[in-house]
Amino acid sequence: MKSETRKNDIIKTAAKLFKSKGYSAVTMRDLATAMDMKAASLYNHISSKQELLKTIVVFIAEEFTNGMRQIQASEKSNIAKLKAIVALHVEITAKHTNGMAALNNDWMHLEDQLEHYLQLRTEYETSFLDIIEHGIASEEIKPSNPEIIMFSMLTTLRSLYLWMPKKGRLNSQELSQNLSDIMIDGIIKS
Amino acid sequence: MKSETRKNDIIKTAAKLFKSKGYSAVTMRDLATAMDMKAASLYNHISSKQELLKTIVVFIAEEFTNGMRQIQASEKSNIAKLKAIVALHVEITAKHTNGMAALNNDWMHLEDQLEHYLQLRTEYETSFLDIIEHGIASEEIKPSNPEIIMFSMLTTLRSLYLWMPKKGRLNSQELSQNLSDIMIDGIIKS
DNA sequence: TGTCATAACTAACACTTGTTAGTTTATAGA
DNA sequence: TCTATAAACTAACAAGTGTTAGTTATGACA
Repeated sequence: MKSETRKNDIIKTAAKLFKSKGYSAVTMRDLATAMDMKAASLYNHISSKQELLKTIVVFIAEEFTNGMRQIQASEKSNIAKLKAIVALHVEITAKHTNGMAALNNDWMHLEDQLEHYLQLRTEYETSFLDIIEHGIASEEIKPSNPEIIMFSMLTTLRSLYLWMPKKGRLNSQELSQNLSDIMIDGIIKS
Repeated sequence: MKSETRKNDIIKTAAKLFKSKGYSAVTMRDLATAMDMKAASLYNHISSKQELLKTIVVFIAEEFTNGMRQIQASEKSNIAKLKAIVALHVEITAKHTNGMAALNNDWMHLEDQLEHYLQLRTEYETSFLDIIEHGIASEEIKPSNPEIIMFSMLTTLRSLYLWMPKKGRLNSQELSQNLSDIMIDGIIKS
């Protein structure tokens, strides 16, 4: 049986390289060098460069989708749901810091799985927007433009991978709390 | 004299392509096709692919730096300075929507100009953080973690290019106002 | 009309790309 | 010890890369 851990190492290394240069700029020879082997040897473990991207992106995207479904099905208030989304992003980003780069920046290079990815993404954003709109209707949230609220929160959360590595000392719970405070309560001292 | 407008068209088209696929994935033949000519003909107007990236990225980065210097030198309150930063991003993004993609995602492919770019970027972030820290000291801003505040605002502002094209109907002033409201005052109805 | 610059073209270059074929080495179980 | 398998290797391919050289068509102006 081929070693699954070896394949996993390759995927992790690929994710790290994709983060630093982007999918297109990373060559199989780059990846091989980082793994301390020759490019051809990679194909004992994986079937193509595209498979690497697909594995990374689709796996994480599905984790987000599952998390969002749970949140939406829960009985929390809408504000509490937003806080749960923040925690979801912090948690997944902590687990897949490098992979988040590909998810954010290289999804357009997916081939077979592009449509599937876009479907997951649309579902996620629709749910997010839905929670905000319900929050406005129930007067938990100010009657601002819901799309701008979502855009503002989501882009911050999507960029966490760039920034969390530098802040390793903050644990996940503290970071979630801080982010929720800032994004939900604002920064102004009133 | 070679037509500057032709060169400008090429740069604009390059920025559009860079936005959709990233610098590395765009070939000179892609660019030529989009310009309705052959790849070799591009070199009557530009000297290299790298020059395209450099022109796009450095030009916009310098615009940000200049804007930030003006804001910092102004006599506004710190909250007003933050609002001015929001307006700066909205304004520059409206003017260089496609170029913002390269600025955000492809700066690492700069060669000669990488160091210069990083210098501008560091200066910008230092100023941003400085304003937040002064705002906290003067009790305009809640005593939250200033780096998280900057991260949250800056990533939202840097991602505007992805989202503004879909919201063409909002004019710049309205958008700046909405963003400032959400990021500074928060979204919760108290 | 002849001259010259602009801006397009074709053809080709040297190099890099992802990937395949075929081979060798090391290790674990019979 | 023999055998099977995993996992590395060398060598090479066909296609694609950025870029250069040399040529041609167009139009402005003396």
